[in-house]
Amino acid sequence: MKIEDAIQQKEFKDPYNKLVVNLLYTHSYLVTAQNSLFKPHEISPEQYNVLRILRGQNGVPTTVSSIQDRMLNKMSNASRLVEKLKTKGLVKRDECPNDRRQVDVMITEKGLELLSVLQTQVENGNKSFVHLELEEVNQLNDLLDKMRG
Amino acid sequence: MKIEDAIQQKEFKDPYNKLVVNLLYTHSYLVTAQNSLFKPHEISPEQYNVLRILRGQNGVPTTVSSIQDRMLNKMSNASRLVEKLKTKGLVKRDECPNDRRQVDVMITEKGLELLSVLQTQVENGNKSFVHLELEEVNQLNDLLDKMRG
DNA sequence: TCTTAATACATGTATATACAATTAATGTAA
DNA sequence: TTACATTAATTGTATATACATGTATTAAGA
Repeated sequence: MKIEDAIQQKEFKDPYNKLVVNLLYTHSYLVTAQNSLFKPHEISPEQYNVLRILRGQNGVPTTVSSIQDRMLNKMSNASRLVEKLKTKGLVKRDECPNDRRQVDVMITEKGLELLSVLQTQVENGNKSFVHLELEEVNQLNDLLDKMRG
Repeated sequence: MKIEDAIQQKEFKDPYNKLVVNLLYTHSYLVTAQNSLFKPHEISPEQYNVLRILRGQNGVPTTVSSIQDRMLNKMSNASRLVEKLKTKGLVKRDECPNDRRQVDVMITEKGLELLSVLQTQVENGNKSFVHLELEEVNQLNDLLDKMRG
């Protein structure tokens, strides 16, 4: 479905402005689809992202600011996400001995278990949301990278 | 900058999963850039979007659900956005005489004035955020349309 | 007509974002 | 060492999203 039909707007200033709207709309499409995967596990996409980052550490503790740097949305609030995850017992948080301003964040066994269950579903889901051939997916990835300059 | 470097993740399950992450990240890039345009006018991108939809009506009143249908994010809450815009005097809202469940929403003169000031800035801004040639922009638009299926 | 379903909108709650401000710890220079 | 700046994290406020629920009005069927 063309973006013109999806939002009932016939004309755009130019293809550049149409692209911005198209990206915003496609993002909404994706997030809505993804939410249906996360809903049953009572975890948000952002919290899932934090867990994935922590697992990537292979047991090495990470600080909050390091998590923040690696999140998809740089401005999101890693501190509060970590707090939520701790309440659920999915991560633990300790004062960092070297620098008492920092905290060491680590994923727990429970967190790892949830992650392994979720991961397969998310990966299969993501693939099914994208109605493109492999060649087109690669093209799209390249164009997005270039677009950001 | 490639998405792998941007979020410090070397590998992805497959190009499809990489694309999902790339879209989420690119969306964040865009929204952050756009916010800087809206900030000085004390209006949110969503509120701007509602004003644009109302202006497109050329003076014909619109219902809340009709606005909702045409928003970029279908699930956003048009009712509360209209309320915010009314507080600012940018729209007016009257009971619909035909069907008292509905409300007629219209953009005001003040709303039209703000919109005309903003529009040029947003259009120029959008163009400057997209570091692509015209040909590539068209390609990207087509791929996004096809991706959603 | 009476009852029930559907519609349009508003409201409530939890979560997330954007940005500013605060607090505590550390680093640096006079 | 003191004074000041920087850093890491948390907290506060306003806005938006996602989803469920509530309320009033209209439509539809027995």
